[in-house]
Amino acid sequence: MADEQNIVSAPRLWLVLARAYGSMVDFIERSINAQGLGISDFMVLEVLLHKGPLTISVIGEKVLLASASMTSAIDRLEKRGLVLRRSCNSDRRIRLVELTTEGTGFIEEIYARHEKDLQFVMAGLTDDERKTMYEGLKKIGLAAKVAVPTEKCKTA
Amino acid sequence: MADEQNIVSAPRLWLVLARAYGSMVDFIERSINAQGLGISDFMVLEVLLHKGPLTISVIGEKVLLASASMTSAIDRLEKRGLVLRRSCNSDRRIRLVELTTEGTGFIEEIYARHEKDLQFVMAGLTDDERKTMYEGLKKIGLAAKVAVPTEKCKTA
DNA sequence: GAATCTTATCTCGATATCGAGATATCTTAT
DNA sequence: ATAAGATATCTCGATATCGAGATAAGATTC
Repeated sequence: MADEQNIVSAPRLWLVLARAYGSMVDFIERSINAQGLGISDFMVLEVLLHKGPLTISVIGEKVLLASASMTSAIDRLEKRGLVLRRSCNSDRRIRLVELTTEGTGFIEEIYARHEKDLQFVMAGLTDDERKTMYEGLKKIGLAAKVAVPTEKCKTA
Repeated sequence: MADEQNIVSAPRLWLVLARAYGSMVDFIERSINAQGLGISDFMVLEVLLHKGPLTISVIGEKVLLASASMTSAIDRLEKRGLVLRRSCNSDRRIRLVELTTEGTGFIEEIYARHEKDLQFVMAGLTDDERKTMYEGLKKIGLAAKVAVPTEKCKTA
C-alpha cells in the first residue's frame, strides 16, 4: 500500500511521521534513561554542552519547555550536581546556568553514545533521501508554525 | 547550511524531524483544543470513528497509551457522553468502547477539519517528496523500534 | 526620580501520563 | 474439575509538564 504510484495522503504521511518520532523518542529514552535522565533534562545538558552557559529562558526556548518546566528542570539537575545557577551582576534578574565539571563529563559521555545511536538508526538512508527528508520536514514544520487551523463555523 | 552538496548528519535530521513533529502537534492542538479536547482523546475518538467499537486495550495499542492512561482517557470521554463502555457476554473481562450518537457527530466534524488542516500544511510537498519521506520515515521508525541502544561499557 | 512597561524567574494548582500491583476472568494442561 | 498461567481492566502513587499569577529587577517615559 502507498507503494509505487499511489499518492501518499497527508494523513498517512502525518501518521508515519508521528510513529517514527515516537519510536525514535522511545529509542533515545532507552539509551538515556539508564542514567536516570529524562529526555528534557538530557536536552538541557546537551544545549549547555554545545553552547556554553545560558540563561534559563534561553535554554527553555531551545528545548521548548515553558518557564515553569524550566525552573523544575534546572532544580532537578542542580540537585544532582550536574549544573549550577550563577547570579549575574549586570542583570540581577538573570540566572546563568552552567555545567559543573561532573555535569560536563556526564553529558559528554552520554551524548557521544547518543550521536552513535542516531547515526546507527539513520544508516539506511542515502544522502539524497536525507536531503529530501530534511527539506520536506523543514517545509512541514514551517507551514505548521505559520498556519492557522481551520475555524469551526460558528453561527454567532 | 545543509543545502546543496552537504550531507545531512543524523543529529541534524533528527532535530528537524523533532521540530516538525512538535510544530505539527502544536498546530493540531490549536485546532482541537478549541473543543476542549486533548490530542489523546481526539485520537481515541478518531480510532473509534474509523474502526468501530474496540476494546480498551486495542485502542491503547493504536493510540500508544498505557493501560492506566486508557482507563482515564475513556473515563474522561464517557463523562462527556462521547463514548460508552459496553460489557461483553462472551468475555466478561472485556469492555467494548463505542461512540455515542453525540460522540459520532462530534468527532466527525472535528476530524473533517483536521484532515483539511493536514492537507493544507502538506500542500507544498510533491508526490515524489511525499513518497521519499514516507519511505524514509518508515525506515527510521522501524530501525529505531528494532535497534538496541549502545550500552554503556560497564566494568562488571 | 517616579510611574509604567517589560523581562526573567519562581510558585502554585491542575492535568495527563506512567509503572507497578490488584482483581476478575478466560484458557490450557493435567 | 482444578491448578497454573495469560489477559483485560482498574487503582494508586509518582512524575513531568503547563498556565496563570507573583515577585523582583531592568528599561523607558515623562
